[in-house]
Amino acid sequence: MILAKELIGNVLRNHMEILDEFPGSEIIGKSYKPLFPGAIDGSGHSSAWTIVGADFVTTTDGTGVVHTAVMYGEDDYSLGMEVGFPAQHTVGMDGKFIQGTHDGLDGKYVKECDDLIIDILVTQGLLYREHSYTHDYPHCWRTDHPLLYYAMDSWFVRMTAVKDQILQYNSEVEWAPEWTGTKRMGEWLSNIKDWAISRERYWGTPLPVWICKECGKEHCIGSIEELSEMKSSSSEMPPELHRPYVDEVSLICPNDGCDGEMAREPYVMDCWFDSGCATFAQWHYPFENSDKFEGSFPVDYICEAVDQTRGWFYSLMAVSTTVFDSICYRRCLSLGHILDKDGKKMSKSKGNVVNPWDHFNKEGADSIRWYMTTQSAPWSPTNFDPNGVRESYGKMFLTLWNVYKFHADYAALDGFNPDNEGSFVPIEERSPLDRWILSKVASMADGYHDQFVGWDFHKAGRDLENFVVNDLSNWYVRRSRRRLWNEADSRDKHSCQNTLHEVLLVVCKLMAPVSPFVSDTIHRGLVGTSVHLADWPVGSDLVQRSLPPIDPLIEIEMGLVRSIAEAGRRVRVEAGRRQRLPCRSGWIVGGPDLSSFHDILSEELNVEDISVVDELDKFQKIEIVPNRRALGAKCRGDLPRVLSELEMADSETLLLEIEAGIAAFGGYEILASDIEIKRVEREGFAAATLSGEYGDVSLVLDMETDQDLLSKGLARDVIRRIQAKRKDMDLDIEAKISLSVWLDGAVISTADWDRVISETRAESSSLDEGIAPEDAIDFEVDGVGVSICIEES
RNA sequence: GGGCGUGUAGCUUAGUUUGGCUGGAGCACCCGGCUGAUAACCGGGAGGCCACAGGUUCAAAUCCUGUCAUGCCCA
Repeated sequence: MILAKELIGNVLRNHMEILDEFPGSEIIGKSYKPLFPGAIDGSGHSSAWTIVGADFVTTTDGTGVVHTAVMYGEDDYSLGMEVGFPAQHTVGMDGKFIQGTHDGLDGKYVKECDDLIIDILVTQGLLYREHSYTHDYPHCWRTDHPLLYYAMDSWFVRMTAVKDQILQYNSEVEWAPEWTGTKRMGEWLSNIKDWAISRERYWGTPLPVWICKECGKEHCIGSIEELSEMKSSSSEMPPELHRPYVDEVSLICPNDGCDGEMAREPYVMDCWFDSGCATFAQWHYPFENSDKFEGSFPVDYICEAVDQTRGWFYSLMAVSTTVFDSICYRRCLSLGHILDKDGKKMSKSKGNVVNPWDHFNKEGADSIRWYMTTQSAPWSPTNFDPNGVRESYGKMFLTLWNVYKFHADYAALDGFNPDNEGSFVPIEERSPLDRWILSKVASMADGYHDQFVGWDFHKAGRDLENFVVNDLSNWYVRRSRRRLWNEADSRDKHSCQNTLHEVLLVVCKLMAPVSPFVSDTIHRGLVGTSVHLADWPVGSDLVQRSLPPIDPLIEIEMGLVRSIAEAGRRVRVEAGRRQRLPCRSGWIVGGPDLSSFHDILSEELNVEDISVVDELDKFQKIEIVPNRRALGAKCRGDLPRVLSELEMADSETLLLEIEAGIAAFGGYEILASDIEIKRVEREGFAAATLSGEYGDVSLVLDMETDQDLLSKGLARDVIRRIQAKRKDMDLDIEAKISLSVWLDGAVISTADWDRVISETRAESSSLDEGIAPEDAIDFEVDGVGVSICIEES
């Protein structure tokens, strides 16, 4: 018995005596007695039944000695061809052993012969041990039936002959992501194999090759015309060029001195060959439409999922390389797959598929498209989250639709016409709020365009969504509501309507390629034409840019205003001062001039008076924090020590030392570039500091309270309660009410009471008249008991 | 078995190319606020061994090696 030394322990059951040890190479070339003599005709094959070496034999399992089956496995076949083993079948196409293989096996289906073969070997004393192995086995993807490897004659395209060219063309394609081209495709092409293009099928493009029965000449037919010229007189022209008709056509051999009959090879072609011909086959080139083909080849862009790397991406490239000696597509995007919520492949048999109609019907096709686009990078595998579609719908589409409805409803009410020159307000004459949103939409559009060019569709979409939800709806429209409530014609209202109209148009045009339906509906509503016929607003070589002017300063200023408004709410929460109770004063320290936004800030912060002051030290102190990147480069291994010394140092003193150029820690000079200065509030101040491109800006609020402020705060709470009740009663916005209010322990100023009446559309009103009825709304604010009754009048 | 991806909070993700401030968002959750403001909004909170294990470095989600899981292609 001969076996690999490393496997002795795995294979041998009993104690054995080792007679000899030698390298495997010593037995190469030795012959042996076959297990099934007669199954193969070894005559003329000197290598038959001899031992050869092969690199695919391992010592991880088995015995280190492998019996090969030349016709039933790729490794086996290549080895057999290399060393000259006889290449003969022992199994027929029906999966049964061929007559003459062995008396006990002839005619039997191979998958049912395992026990039989074992019995035969045992009977002849050729089996040492029987053992079960678990291993992968190929099965039909449709029927799940076990398959047999089977060496068959095939037609090949000699791709190995154009390896250098195809590698060159691959490198000329702009791949997204880049590694699909360089790694996945590139690595594979560098080991390119010849392409087996023939298939033994009925449906498919017939292989147009005829072979002469007399002289063996092979001829490939290139057109109907050629077929017609070469066909034998007994053959009819086929009604169309598929099986079975073409099978019946015979040709006359064109070889000199031979006029034999040629018969078609019975194969059809790999359907991936058809796919690779898409660029010219779609135009029926080269038989017609040369102009169309030449005008569109190579194509600008193709896109498929990652599994098509060896599919369509390859077949196109293989055909264009061999036929046109050219690239076929300039850019190629390879998408990641959409997986189920657990990251598993969706499969009908597993039942983890998503039915798109569930979402089409619920959230709409646009929401799904938007979700798919914005969820992740196009090449990333993505776990499908039904809730994400809902989110896209709720956030992006409902918000956008409500912005549009807000504009459209008032536009209809006011008879707004975007083309009316009388109501048009030039951009430079519009309010800062208008100029801000117009600048913002233009900046966003530029970024959106650039992200698209760089394949980052997901980032582009997220930016657009953020613009619609936060900038347009949550700030511009919220800040503009009162402007449009104004029933009288005003220049400010026209500014707002023009602005909303223009911004919505840009948004529609940008999102149209991703979500074509809602954008088209809104666009048609705004100007009466389809968004898909509109020019790209960012412009190109072909169309003009049509975006409003960008004003970087106003974007920075408004960004700061919004940050200050948010900081104000934070300050109030920390100081325990409710939002509706106004503050007498607010101070802004540092930053750019925001005077044109003081009206907005005053409302947002609920502060009577905003002023700008220079003096900061009353409210704040400085704090020095290290710039680790700069210090790390300088101090290297000493960094931890320097950091701890810096942390213990007094910030004010250290800053003076740095300014004087004498600051040092752990032997290192500390420069201004090594640190950052932050401002933090001193204890006991209701203030907040923001850091940004405008430097440090602080907001301080006056926490004092007086009778006037309490009256105003009270009025606001009363208004709020009445409005909530109106909404609760489902009253029309225009509806009038009769209002009665009772206050216990406070007075409200005449001006504030008048404000309550006008804000709540109270036609008749009473304050502290008689006793509040049982069913009144009762609540308490700043220690004051309030009762309210309202009725629709 | 080989090649190429992916792995960050309960969920979906940013950050990884080029190492450096307390790993940033949205959904869901908790507390508070605001609203004739929509499935909306604002402030705060809780929730992260950045898949795991080593290594390089003053410093690693990020660079290197290995492992695991998962997906695609090939065998």
